[in-house]
Amino acid sequence: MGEAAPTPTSPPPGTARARNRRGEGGRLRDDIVAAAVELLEETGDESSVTLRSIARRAGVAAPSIYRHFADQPSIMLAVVQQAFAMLESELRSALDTAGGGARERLFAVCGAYLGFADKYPGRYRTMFGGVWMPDLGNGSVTGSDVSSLGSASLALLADTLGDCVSAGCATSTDLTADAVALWLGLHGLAHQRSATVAFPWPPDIAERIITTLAHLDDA
Amino acid sequence: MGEAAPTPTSPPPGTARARNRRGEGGRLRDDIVAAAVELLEETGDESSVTLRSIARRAGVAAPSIYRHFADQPSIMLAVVQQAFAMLESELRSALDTAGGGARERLFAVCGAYLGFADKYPGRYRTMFGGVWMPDLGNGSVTGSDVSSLGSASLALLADTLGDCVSAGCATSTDLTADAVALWLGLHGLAHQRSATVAFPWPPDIAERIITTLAHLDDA
DNA sequence: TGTACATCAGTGAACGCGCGTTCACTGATGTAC
DNA sequence: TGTACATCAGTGAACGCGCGTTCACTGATGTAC
Repeated sequence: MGEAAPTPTSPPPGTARARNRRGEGGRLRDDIVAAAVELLEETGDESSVTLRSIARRAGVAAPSIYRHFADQPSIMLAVVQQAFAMLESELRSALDTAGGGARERLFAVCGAYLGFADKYPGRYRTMFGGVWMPDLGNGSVTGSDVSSLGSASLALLADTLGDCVSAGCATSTDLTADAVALWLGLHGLAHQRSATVAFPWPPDIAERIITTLAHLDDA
Repeated sequence: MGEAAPTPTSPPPGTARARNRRGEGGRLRDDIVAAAVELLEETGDESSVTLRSIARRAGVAAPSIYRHFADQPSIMLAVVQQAFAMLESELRSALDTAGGGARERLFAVCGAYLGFADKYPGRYRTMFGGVWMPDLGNGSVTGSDVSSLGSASLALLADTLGDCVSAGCATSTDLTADAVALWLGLHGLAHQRSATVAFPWPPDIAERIITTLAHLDDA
């Protein structure tokens, strides 16, 4: 009495995990990635997403991770791949729900891009921070895993910009280069917003960047 | 013979340091910052710039650092402050050596900005990566150390853009907002170049971004 | 239907390492008398 | 000019910690006969 009886077998921070059934071991893989994402977004700091902290969050012993990932960088690669897939999906669904005007569709895609970075700043910085790339060549993460990561989203942006040009509401002499320039402007804003605590952003900064870099006609 | 005689007292990686004289202990402070910068640029990875690795590189015992810095984040703050001062100085000297035309001067400043990020990618990413900011409030690094860090360089860019408007070679309805937009475009390109290994950049991407975001007249 | 066995998912203990930080110290250098 | 002393710059050993990784293992689950 007086002291609470300790329960030494229950994992203190995370929830206890029910063991998966025979053919379903792969579920832990998804839980590991989800745990890594949680830690990344909560702390905002990549260096606190360690193999052991992931295991704790997933409610699992640290060695269990090795059944599913070769090492810690492989987990981060999975996080980044998933995040790029999410980004592409969000851009695509923004396009799908946008109105028919080319200009509106371009704003919808750009807005979805900026919204993604706002919602998931930890992942956004990790996707483009390059911090997880130096391990290339060392181990299990190869260059080909990485090289094509953002290209689908960039192509989607380029297509939408191309529709504006076709519709006559934007001008471009080099669609690829202008799409890259537009993306870089979005990226500059998205990245800086995801990295700094406070900055006196002009209220119309996003529209200003999009309108200018897309060479949109003044409406 | 056969085996080289070990020299156990000499520091293996860094050079042995001569001890400073009485009033000159402050020199070590500069050496510590320089060692941190070297490690940052060589590894490209902030997490390998540890207090102990800095001490090794500076040729000094780890506790010696505490004579000059309260903790490791304080060293990174000094690195970042020095880097922002360097950036401002490079922008300013680019302006000083540029020709008299407003347009040329704007391109000189923007080119110097991009050149800085190319020359010092590790520092550039650290300056804007925000990774060293979560420690705010914890310890010795305060918000006021940080908040005004890039403002001088941004003001310099805004002034140069303003000169273009005054000279009639650029248009702007809101100079502050347009300067921020131009900076964000530069930052997007600079950051992405400093972070990715290879990307198929359009060759004229820098000119394209600058010309567009500065609303320069076609020459 | 029962039973032996292989497989599968995950564990517990242990390792060596580098880290940040502390403590009492050393020994050279300048200063007061 | 000499000497005791305070100061200053930096050290060496040690601490506890969390990390990534290894190893042999456990015990539930499905399968073959």
